[in-house]
Amino acid sequence: MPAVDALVCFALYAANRTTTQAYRVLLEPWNLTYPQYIALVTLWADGDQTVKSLGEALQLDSGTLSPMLARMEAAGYIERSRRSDDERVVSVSLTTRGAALREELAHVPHCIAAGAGLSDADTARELIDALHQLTEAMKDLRDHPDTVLSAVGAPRHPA
Amino acid sequence: MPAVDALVCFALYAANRTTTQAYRVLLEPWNLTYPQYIALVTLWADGDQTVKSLGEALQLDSGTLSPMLARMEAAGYIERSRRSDDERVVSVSLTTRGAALREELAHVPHCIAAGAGLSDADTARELIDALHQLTEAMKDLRDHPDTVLSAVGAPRHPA
DNA sequence: GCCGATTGAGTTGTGCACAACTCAATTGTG
DNA sequence: CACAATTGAGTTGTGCACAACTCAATCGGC
Repeated sequence: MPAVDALVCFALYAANRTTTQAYRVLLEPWNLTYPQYIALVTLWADGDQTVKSLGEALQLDSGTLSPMLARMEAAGYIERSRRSDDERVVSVSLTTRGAALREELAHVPHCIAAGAGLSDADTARELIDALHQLTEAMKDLRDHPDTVLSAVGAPRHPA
Repeated sequence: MPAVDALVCFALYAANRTTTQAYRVLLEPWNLTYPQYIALVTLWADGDQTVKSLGEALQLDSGTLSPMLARMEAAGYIERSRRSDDERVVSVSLTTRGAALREELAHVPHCIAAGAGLSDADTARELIDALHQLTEAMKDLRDHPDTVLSAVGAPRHPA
């Protein structure tokens, strides 16, 4: 067994990439990527978004979203427009085509759920909770590394 | 709560990125990225690798590894050399500097473990197992999408 | 030994992520 | 009102991922 297989982080890294690959196969006929798909999910469920609100939902910044939304607009799935009452804000909305994808892609979550081997909703919920907990813990470490570093007695710099 | 927060895939996606961000903070003083770090972990634990064996361990192909290993070689952490008995094979080995990092970076797994909030080794083991299981299930879906698609009664193409 | 098939690594092109930056629009304060 | 600070989106540059490709080295069957 490779050494990295004992690490939580690697299990996470590998699971994430493999899941993205499974989505790629399912979404490829629509020329959609996984990040584009979750942007659509947000638009379907919560309606029009701004780049900022979409960024908060997906935890992505404009550096990632701007070019991605441009591609989705070029594909005809969404439209972007400056808000007249605040020209800084760009409103992102579904086109008719983009809204229609909701039906066309209805099988995707079913496929993932059926394929995931998560026996029931409770098991899925438990995994989601564990991952959320880990995410929050890692945010803490990311934002306050010095606390943990000094607790472990490690230097903040290379030798 | 954003719509995507109910999805296992998004919890995975978010947790993975946040974990990578935590590693970024810890590894930044050495100009290492997380993928580079796990490559080093493999070299430290299992010794010299070929590009192929490293790819199997990390589940990455040469398209990802070749440029990454080139950067690590430029940084002085590893060396690459064609094998004389089979010129197709490139052997990847640690430089003295790269081997020394094992000590210098010994605090990293401790930081992650301390920060992760995984109360004990058993909890971590359970999460790793759940993620491995999910990974295998997603590999299956990725490689045989038609089985699941027809079970769900979904078309294989856009409308 | 010859030659088609396979293997291992690298290259090219696309799409995230993300840091660091720019810039215009807006807000807050005096 | 003036104007410094903030906000929201976009741009630039770097580094994964990954598909699709090239190419040389090796292997297998004959």
